[in-house]
Amino acid sequence: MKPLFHPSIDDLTVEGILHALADPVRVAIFARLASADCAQRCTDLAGVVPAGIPKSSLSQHFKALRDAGLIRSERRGVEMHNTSRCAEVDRRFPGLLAAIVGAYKAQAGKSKKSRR
Amino acid sequence: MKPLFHPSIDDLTVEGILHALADPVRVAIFARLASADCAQRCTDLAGVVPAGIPKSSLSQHFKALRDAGLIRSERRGVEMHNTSRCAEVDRRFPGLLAAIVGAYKAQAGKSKKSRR
DNA sequence: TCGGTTGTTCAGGAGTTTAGAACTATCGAA
DNA sequence: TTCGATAGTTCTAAACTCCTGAACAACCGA
Repeated sequence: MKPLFHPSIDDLTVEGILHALADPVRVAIFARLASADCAQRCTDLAGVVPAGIPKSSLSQHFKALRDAGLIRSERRGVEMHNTSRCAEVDRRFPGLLAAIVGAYKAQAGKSKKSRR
Repeated sequence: MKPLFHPSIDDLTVEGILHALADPVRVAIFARLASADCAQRCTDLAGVVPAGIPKSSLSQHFKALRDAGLIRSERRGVEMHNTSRCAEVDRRFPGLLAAIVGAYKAQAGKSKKSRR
């Protein structure tokens, strides 16, 4: 099985990050990871996305987040340990991730309020 | 010719905005528009993107920005007057646009410095 | 009315994304 | 050691999106 690729922080691009986060499933995963205080397995994170998404798709989403430099994944035996690279990315592009995650929260909050 | 469609601010989505701005050509156009103090024609804005992009593609990029709610376009005779919807979007998602445009600037600045 | 300018639409090919099926890798139990 | 279960990945074909050249529409001035 191929080793996992993680780009260096200097190779990150804003377009890559935006593209990765321009998907509700991926931000949901990333937001959870960013607020978690310990590494999360893929199956744990599958809980935060709408049910019914096949695991092959989830695997691709994780790869997309990895390639964008947003998360770091480590194989530990049969499972995967994922952590966010928030701090690193924030050093390179200060405030970007917070603004995006914040905007998604604002959007979710609004639709929740108007739903009833 | 079809009338131009502009979504209401309440219909904007973060994923739509990120997708629209996850493209160097489109942010370049948007950034210029956001910092301009008067409406810009499409051909004026064509100056800020790398030369050689066909006008059909530019037209699509403008449409993408319009559909995402980031710009407003008005036909004035034979030309088009574009303005950014920055203020409106910012009211809905405070700080988002500034963070994205800022990050692109940081990226451009860095590559310029390391280029020589 | 004609020619030039500005931008849109259409249609195709190229590229990307999705998801089911088959696969690899690891662990624990028998 | 072998087997079965678990956790993710890879493959592949269909669906979808994006890009762009060519044709088009709208307007203006001569």
